[in-house]
Amino acid sequence: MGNIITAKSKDNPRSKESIREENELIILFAAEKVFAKHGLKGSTTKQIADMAKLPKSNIHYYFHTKLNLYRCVLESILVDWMKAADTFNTFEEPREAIRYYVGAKMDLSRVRPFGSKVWANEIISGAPEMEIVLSSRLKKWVDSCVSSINTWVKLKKIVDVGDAHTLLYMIWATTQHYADFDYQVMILNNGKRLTDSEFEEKKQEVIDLILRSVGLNP
Amino acid sequence: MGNIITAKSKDNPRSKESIREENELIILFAAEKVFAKHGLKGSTTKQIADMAKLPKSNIHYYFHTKLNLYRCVLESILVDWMKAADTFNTFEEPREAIRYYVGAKMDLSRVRPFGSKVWANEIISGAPEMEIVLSSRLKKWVDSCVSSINTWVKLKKIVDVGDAHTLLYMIWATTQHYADFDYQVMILNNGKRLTDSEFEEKKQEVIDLILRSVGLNP
DNA sequence: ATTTAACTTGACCAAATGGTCAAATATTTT
DNA sequence: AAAATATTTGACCATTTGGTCAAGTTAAAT
Repeated sequence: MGNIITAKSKDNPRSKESIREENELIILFAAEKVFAKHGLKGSTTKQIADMAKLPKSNIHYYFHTKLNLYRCVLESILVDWMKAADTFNTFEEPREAIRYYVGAKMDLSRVRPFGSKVWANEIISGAPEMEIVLSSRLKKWVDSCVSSINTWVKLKKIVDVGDAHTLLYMIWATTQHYADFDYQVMILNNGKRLTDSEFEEKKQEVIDLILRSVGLNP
Repeated sequence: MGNIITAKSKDNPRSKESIREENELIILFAAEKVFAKHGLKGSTTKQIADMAKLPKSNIHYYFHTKLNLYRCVLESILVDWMKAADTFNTFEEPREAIRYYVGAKMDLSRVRPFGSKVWANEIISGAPEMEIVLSSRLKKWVDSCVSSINTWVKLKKIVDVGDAHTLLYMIWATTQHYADFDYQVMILNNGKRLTDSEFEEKKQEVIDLILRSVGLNP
């Protein structure tokens, strides 16, 4: 019977670099899950350590403080979020831009619900750690997005929606609802989590609702 | 110079009943604010006590435990929430039902944002305290609501939206966004909180978007 | 007027928590 | 091989926290 520890530590020693890389990822993922459920103040480093199956000291070795780990989690989510945001400006026509952006946001809610929840918690509690990101990077993206929408209105490609922010908020809120409130969605789906194919249906329904809301025929 | 304490405790003694009533309300309101910002685990009874301007022991005297106080806050929010829900079934025609329900939800987000945040936190963290309420009272209301929508679809009063839940979620998510994410809304409104008249504009825009999304001309 | 019941509050406590540290182990460099 | 560097981990600690308690104050009942 071979010894697992030997196999890991002698026969196949991991490089220091890969150890750090791998452990940081394990901890980030565990932290995302715990922070999603309990928020920054409600989460304990012990919980995160247990989730990551590492001793608590190890968490502090890699990320120093809980707050720093929390910030790293938020940053890592922002990367994915910004990727989805880019899809909005990839298309000229509102029908395609909206279709792909809403689809991308729905996919993110499905694939990375914990990340969405951490962000939601952060914003709900007044964005104490992300204020700068919101008022700089996000603000800039939103401004460009708003001007796209206004152009579509001027060109009569969509109906006049008033303040373009309102449309944007509806898109964010509706798509993120499937991540942030997944528990409620499950309960109202007779206690069963949405299957992949059910989710694809809902995604299409959301896209159609939003297209119609700006006067486009899906 | 009159003595304030005397004025309160001698000249105008409050009855025991009114003392309890008043203090419970003060504490509930303070707790709602604190829980909204920090969640159940992240909030401390000291914070709530300070917010209520009462000694910590007093909080425990009236509500025994933090968890019990939290449950009371959730219950008190549910009352308002259910009142708004009733408006949906007050109207026969989809245009009026949607208009008034969405309006009522927007008003609630404006008037009681902390309550909405506490609920959001509760659902995000898996509804550990409200699971029964969700799967009984809320489920029942949603079922009746879904069948109303399905009837409208059958009578060709609105377009076929697929699963009626999707429409409902869009309404909830969009209206509650203005409470739960008010901080983000403020930052993207150039750092200024929406004025009352601005908010009325947004409310109308949301109503119009949702009416169009089901094929109704606002 | 006096007893009883309700409210108030500072002092206190056991448990939990974020974080430190030093000793042990593993890998890399020279 | 040995020195230097990086990782692992249990023991430990100061602080915070939910909750208790008993002594005091105020209102209600007799």
